[in-house]
Amino acid sequence: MATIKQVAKRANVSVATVSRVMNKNGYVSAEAREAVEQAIADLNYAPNRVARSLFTKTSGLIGLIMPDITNPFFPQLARAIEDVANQHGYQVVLCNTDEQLEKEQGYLVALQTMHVDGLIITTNHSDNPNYEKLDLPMVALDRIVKSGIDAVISDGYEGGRLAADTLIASGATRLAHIAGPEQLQTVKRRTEGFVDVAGDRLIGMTHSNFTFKEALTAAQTLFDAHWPFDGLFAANDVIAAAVLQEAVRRHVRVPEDLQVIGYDGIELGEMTSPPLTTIAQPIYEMGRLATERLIDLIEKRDTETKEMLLPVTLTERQTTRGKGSGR
Amino acid sequence: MATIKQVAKRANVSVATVSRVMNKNGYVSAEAREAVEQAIADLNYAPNRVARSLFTKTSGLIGLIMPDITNPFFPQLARAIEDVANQHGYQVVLCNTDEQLEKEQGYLVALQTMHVDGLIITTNHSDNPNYEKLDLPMVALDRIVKSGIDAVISDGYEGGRLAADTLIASGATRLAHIAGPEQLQTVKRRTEGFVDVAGDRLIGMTHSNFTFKEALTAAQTLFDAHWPFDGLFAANDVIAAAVLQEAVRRHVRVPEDLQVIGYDGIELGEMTSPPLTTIAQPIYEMGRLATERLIDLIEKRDTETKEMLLPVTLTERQTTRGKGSGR
DNA sequence: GCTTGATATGTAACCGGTTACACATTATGA
DNA sequence: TCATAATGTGTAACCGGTTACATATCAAGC
Repeated sequence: MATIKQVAKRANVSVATVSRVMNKNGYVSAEAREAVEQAIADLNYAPNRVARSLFTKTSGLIGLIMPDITNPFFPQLARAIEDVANQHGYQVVLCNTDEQLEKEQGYLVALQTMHVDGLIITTNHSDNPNYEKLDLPMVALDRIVKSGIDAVISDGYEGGRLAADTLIASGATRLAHIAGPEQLQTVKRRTEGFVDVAGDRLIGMTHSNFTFKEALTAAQTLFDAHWPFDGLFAANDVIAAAVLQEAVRRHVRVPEDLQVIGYDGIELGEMTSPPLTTIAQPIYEMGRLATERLIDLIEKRDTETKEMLLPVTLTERQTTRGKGSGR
Repeated sequence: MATIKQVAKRANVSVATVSRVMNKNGYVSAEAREAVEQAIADLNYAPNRVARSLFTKTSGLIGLIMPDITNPFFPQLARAIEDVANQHGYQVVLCNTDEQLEKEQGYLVALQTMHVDGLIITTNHSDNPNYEKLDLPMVALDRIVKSGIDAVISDGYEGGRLAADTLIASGATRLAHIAGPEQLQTVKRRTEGFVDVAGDRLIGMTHSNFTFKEALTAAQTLFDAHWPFDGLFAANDVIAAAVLQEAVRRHVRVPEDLQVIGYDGIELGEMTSPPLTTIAQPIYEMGRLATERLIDLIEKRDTETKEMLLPVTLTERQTTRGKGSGR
């Protein structure tokens, strides 16, 4: 790797001049510029970002803190984030915390000592005090933070309502629900919206985390305790997929006997049999927005937004019967 | 953030001494060590990794180059890689190339200028000349590279054979296959193994890439052109899921009328209805191995392995009928 | 008592950039 | 014509670590 000194020597100028043409600032004569550009081309020079970092105290790195990239909701988010970051010349450092505070703490010091320029936090654990004292640009994604940290989330409450409305509109009268982990604010709202609209049509409910295995157990519990019901809303698509599988096993026909709606809009929903009707969050969009917001923060373009609540939409596939069909 | 100078001043020693206690090398008296440790604790000092990088020319960063984290095969790999990296004090930088050479090239210079210590390449595109002239420790994962680059792959050929054996053993006589993208060596081998064992029992075959949408089209094509068949091997689990969905739509019963086997062993296979029988690669293990190998390379512990071929196993779920059942 | 090696510590150069500052030189305008 | 501003370029300090080297002390060995 060539250094700036070598370039300077070859172009017969000082390192300052080379730096000036690289960064397009300061005065540089046409001849000098040309000589430098030639030398850069000849030597295939690319400035050492570590050296630059040391002086400028910026690294071009964004830390991405998520619970587990293996959870199918996160890859799309990660992809969106990485895309936007890359478009703006940033790289992203991936961190899986498993929601463990110590791991999170470890990543935080690592990221800080390597001078990441900002953080995107998709950890759902509420109120980690680590963040607030961090003094780094950051935005929370699919997560709510108490203090004044920017957040991008989807409208879970409306999503829950929409799920109930949809089920009811297509004839469901006995509703069931599998809620997500209780400590997740954003997920709780889905349940609240659903419950509010369902009213006393809600005849059964249980909880599950977001692993397929546990969701399957929850589905079984629900069927055992509350069957029959004709409309079910799951707190996310993984849980919905588990319900679908359990329904097949019990020879419950979907959507004829039971309509199912998930939440998230991940690709998994297209792959189930039948394909899953779901409340879709604009996942990629959320990642994009969060990252653009973060980069604005990093580069001090202070748009004053504080919390972005994105609308969800109904993606109607084949686990619901469509409006009016049941009336 | 405190600097080494501040620590030195507070401990009444020179920066060299502080550096010595941080790195546990050179001679340091017990008193000096204690004073320094106290100062470090007082100031909450953590060394600036950028500064250290500049001198040592190591960054503690590993570049992870993959086609698309959104493809459900990759998150588990990424997770394994990140886990192992983290255990050894490395961070990982995520890059999605979409198999585009220019994007790849862009990432490569970015990663190089930030002095990543090594690369893990899961891009399936063969023979990118960019890598060979790179002079960085690297290992290919699920990918075969011509030159002397280490590789970790699973035994696709045996996997293909195993799929055929399994299908035949449980009574299938008319076999079909959906192969993956032609340019992927590792995927091609699956087809070769399957074809070799199937012999003239193979009555129909088509191709697809790894998107669900295209897989669905391929499945339709296959059904239209070659139905009936009673055993199908798909080049990966996403394609198998598409086949399952298409089978449901055509009222083909799985596994009674048609047995299906996928390849990969991703979690998706548990979530389909019925759950998918598949040839499982040890995905996490592959990621772990590749990363450990890379770190050995980086830290100059030269274990001479060159290509690691991992065995695959049959994960029998409910899209096959089990041995002997069809006889 | 003197040599020698182990122990202990500080000074300063170095890594490869950026930029403040000094010092030209060349317009520009009154 | 001369003051002033705009333009062009180099030197050296600086970012925060690491480490070669110089120097000093002390104990062991003869």
